[in-house]
Formats: sequence, structure tokens, C-alpha cells
Amino acid sequence: MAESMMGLKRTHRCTELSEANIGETVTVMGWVQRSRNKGGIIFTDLRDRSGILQIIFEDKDIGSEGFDKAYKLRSEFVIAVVGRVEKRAGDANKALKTGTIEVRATELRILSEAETPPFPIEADSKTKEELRLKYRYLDLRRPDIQKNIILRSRIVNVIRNYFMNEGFLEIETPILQKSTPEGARDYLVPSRIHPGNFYALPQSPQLFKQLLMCSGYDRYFQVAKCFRDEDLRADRQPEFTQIDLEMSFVDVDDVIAVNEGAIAKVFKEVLDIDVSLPIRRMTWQEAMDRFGSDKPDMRFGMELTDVSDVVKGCGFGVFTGALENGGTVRGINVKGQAEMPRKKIDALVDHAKGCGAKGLAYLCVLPDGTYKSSFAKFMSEDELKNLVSAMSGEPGDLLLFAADKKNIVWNVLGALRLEIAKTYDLIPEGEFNFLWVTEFPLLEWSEEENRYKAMHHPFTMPMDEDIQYLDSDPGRVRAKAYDIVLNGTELGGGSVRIHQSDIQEKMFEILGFEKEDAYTRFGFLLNAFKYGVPPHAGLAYGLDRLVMLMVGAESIREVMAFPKVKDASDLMSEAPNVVDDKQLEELGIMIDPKALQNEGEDTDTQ
RNA sequence: GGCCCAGUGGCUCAGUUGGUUAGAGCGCCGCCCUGUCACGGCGGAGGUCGUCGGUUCGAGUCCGAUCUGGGUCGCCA
Repeated sequence: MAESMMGLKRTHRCTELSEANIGETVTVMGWVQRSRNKGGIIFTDLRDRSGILQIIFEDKDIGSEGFDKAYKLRSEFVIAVVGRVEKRAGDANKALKTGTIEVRATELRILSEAETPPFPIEADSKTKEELRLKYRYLDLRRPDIQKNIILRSRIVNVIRNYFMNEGFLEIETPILQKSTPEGARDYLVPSRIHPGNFYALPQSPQLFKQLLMCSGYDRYFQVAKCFRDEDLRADRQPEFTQIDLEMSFVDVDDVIAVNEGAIAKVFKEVLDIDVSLPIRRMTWQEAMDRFGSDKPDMRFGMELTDVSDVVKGCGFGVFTGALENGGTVRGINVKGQAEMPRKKIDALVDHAKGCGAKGLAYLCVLPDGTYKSSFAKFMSEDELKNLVSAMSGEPGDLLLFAADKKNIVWNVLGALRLEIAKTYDLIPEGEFNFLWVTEFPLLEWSEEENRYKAMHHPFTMPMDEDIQYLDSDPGRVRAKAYDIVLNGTELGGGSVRIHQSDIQEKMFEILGFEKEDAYTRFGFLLNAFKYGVPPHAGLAYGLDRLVMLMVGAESIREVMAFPKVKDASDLMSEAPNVVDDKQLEELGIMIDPKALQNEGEDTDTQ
């Protein structure tokens, strides 16, 4: 039977008590972690978000009625205890912050009884994530996830304070926005008042923060919820949080400088880690050439080597064929893995194929100096020797080569590099390796749509020295865009925005937008620009990813209170769900029965 | 949409080449215990092996489909 806490007021959290409080009468409240009943004496570990405190129950202090109540305590009961803080008579528990004290109970109230939880409420849980997410409210009681959520709160707080001190204003932008398809799929919200019309949930506050610059707010930031209707990953959820900011009258270096300050501050205050500034910068071109990735993990080597010139005219058709088609041949040197079993090499080949390669050529430089290779028979001794030396291959090394179009080769070797590093444990723990990747291409060619698409977004400013190529060779134009990368994860990205209407119109032209079309979609921004727009630039961080890396979690689900699973549903609340016909009617929406056929039982029971 | 991994009592797992009543630890329930803290002792309950179908004299174990969860490619301006 649940009791009231009437007349009681919590005086301390569990671990707010220490030997300094010995002799005081206190009131503590929380959950029963565990109760050890010795017959005539009962020890109960009381848990709250601060940690654990031992309560001791004895007949002589609490009376027989109270003692009987203490007898009934089970895991996860919510209780209130009044008692006196004492130094422990028995051994101290070094594992607890409060291990030298205990509270001798004089009053106990059972505020709530509890069923046995479906999995243990403790740190280092091995429980399947599926179950944890179904009972997320219990999972969130576990100390390790509480630590993540609490740290996240501190991180946001430090960041907020930092930007406030730097003169930024926190301004909210709408969640119900106009859909401007270009990029990720929008989540749409039907309008009741305007049947057949839809709002979109923001993929980011991009256009609104630019408008705020037009309106003179100068420095804006926001902890912004964003939504993207794309497939999930370990570091991608359909709704996530950005630390979003925008600044007026600045260029690339200004944005980078203020953000380096933010990063250094948050790492120092939250983790007591000194980030050495300035953070290293690398152009996109260099990142791709050396690491096959625009977000290179620089905690280990195994860089890519271009051997196109070395294998030119060699006897191996796959290499020469790729070169003839305008492609490239590049390789990585896996030190000391020449004797990798064939099965594992095959697995790497499969992995490469999964990344778009047609195949993967390998050459093992065996310890005795001889070669074992998938293509040696096509090449002369000299050709092989030159290739090995170009790769700095020494006895014991495994050389892997991809030959294809540049993009594919980068992609394949970049992915293999990561895969191999993970498999063979080449990545040092506990290191935070930051990198700015700069000078991204402004545009990328879309084979599908047979047109250029903006790599960042259509408002990204070209680099001054490349503006001249906008007409003649748009593909070579670099942008004033930058990403901040941490340990191979894209933490955030941004750009200087276009504020000149002639460049903006040119940009739309290149992207294949009719002027009218551009106005239909972005007219409110383009119109705003007519009335005086300052040069401006900004950046947005993926807060979830930042927290994930700071706490050392494997997935952003570990740092979000209520994440969704891979198919974007919520196992706990069972969203999304079928809604009443009446609701649909009001919105003027009819469901296509064909869409339901693929959807399984939960929708066709309606 | 493709590929890969996993699914055995409440939890985490083990189950040999398919072969008698499917095991363990933890948890849970009962009794005992006044200094425990992964408390201890004694006793007990609890699963037909995600689901469906197939092969077989016989399947947790083999085959097919399917569901659920995870990873990844595509996708993510």
C-alpha cells in the first residue's frame, strides 16, 4: 500500500551526504536498489540520480511496525526514510561515494511498491537493446545512461553560456515550416485549415537563421530540434538536435575561431581535456586523396597512395582499363598483415564490393620477400617491384588496390581503411582528434538527375578565386564550406552564405532551377535579400554525435532519452500509429489501400 | 531496397556430428540469519528453444519463408 509523503521533505540526495553530516537527522527518498536482510538487521541500498546510500533498519530504532515494513522492501520500491547519519560500525564500502556512512532509519514510508523489473537496473547492462527501449523509463534509471543524459545537459549548458558570452542571441525558429524539397526527405504535417496543404518539420533552421541575419540580429544560436525522413544509422535518428549558429559580417576564419573556442571550452569544462588550438585544417581534396573520406579518422595511418602512374601500361587489364576510362588506381598498405588468411582477404574483397568496387586486388609481400597476389601473374617482376616500392611495401605487408573512377576508389579504400583498423585494433582509445575539413567542392554531379547538385546547400558561397569558373567549369569551383570532424565523425558543418543576388541567381541557374521555381521555394529569403543583407556565415553541430563521442558511446541512442529504432518507430510508445478515420477526415486525407498492403498487421487491423 | 549478424526460463548465456525428462549463473518465491554491501544457508517455482512450414523414425540443432532487433551500402542538400 502506497503511503503519502505528507509532512516529509527531502533534505538531501543520496550522495550529497558525507561524514560531515554525521549526527544530523535527514530525510532521503529514492528507489530501493537492493535490500540485504540479515534477520534482525536490514541493510538497504537507496538509489537516486546522485548514487547510492546505505540505510540501516533495526527494530530498536524504528519500532516493530517499521521493521516489519522494512522486511517487505523489494527492488525498485520508492521509499522515504528519516534517520540519523552515522559512521558505519562495520567495514566501509570503498566502491561507494557514501561508503563510510549510513543512515539509521527512524521512519520508513513506502511511497510506491514495484513489480520486479524485466531486466536489472544496474550499470554495464548486457540486456538486449530491444528490451531496454521497450522499457526505456526503466533503462533510463540505470546509472550509466543517467550519466550520459546528465552529461548531455551539462554540455548544452556550457555551450549555451559560451555563446551567450560571445554575444549570441538564442532565438527560436518555427517547427512548422514550408517544405522546400532539396536534400533529405521532409516529415510532412497536414494542415487542417488548408486541406491538401502541408507544413514540413525543419531539416535545419537554415533559412530562418539567414533571415535573422537579414533582420540584424548579428549573432544567433539555438539548440534546435531537426527532422529528416531518411533511413537510420548508429549516428542518425529521424529527430535529432543541432547546436545551430549564424554570424553576420564574418568570413570563414571568424566562424572557425569562435567555434574552436566553444569546443575547447566544452571539453575543458565537461571532461577536463585540453583541446590544443588552433585545430588542424585540411582541404577536402587532401582529405580525399590521403584518407578517401571527407571526414577522415586521423587517429591512425594507413593512408591511400596513388599508383596510377606506376601501373600505367602494366600487364594487368583491370588497372590499365580503369586508367583508360579516366579512373585511378590507388592502394593502402596494411602493415604486417601479409599472412592474413585467404578467408579474411575474401571478406575484405566482399566489403569492398559492398562499397561499390568491382573487385579488390591484393598483393602480400611475404616475410621471405616473395609475393602472393591476385594479379602478379599479369605483371612483370619489375612492374611488381616498382608497385611494391611505390607503396613502401616491406616484407610482411599486405597491399590492397582499388581501380575505378576516383569517387569509387576513395570510397572503397576509405571504408577498407576503417574496417581494417577496427578489426585489428589500430585505433587508440581515449584520444580526441579534431580536424577542420575546408574548401569542399561547391557542387557535385548527380548521375541520376543529370545535373549538378549543391554539395552543402544552394546558399553556399563559392571561394572568391573560383567564382570565375562558375560558368566555364562549375565542377572545379570550391566553396567556403567547412566541416568539423572528430575521430572520423562529422560533428558539424557550415559555410559562408551567398549574399549577392547575382551570384545566388547564377547558383540557381547551375542547379537547374528556373527563376520562378527558385522564388516559389525560397522567395521569402530571396526577397529579404533585396532589402539589405549583411555578409553572413554559420555552422551547426550534431549535438547527439558530440555527446556520443564525449561519453564514449557507440550510438547516439545512448545519449538520447527516448530514441527510435531502425524503422523509425518508438518501441515504448509504439509511435507511429494508425489514427481515427475522423482525424483523417478533418484533414481531408485518404489512405491508399495499396500503401497498407506492405505495412503488416498494425495498420490493417484498423 | 540490397548485404551481414542475432533471437533458447524474468535477464545473460551454454547446448557436442539431429537422438532418452533442454542446462548454468543471476533474478524471483518461501524459510533461517543483528554488520551486510555481488551478503550467506536451506528449499522451490519457472522455458518446448521468435513464428510458420518442410526434411527425418526423431530437430533447439538441417532447409525455406517470415517477424523482431542491430550493423552497413544505397539514401542522408
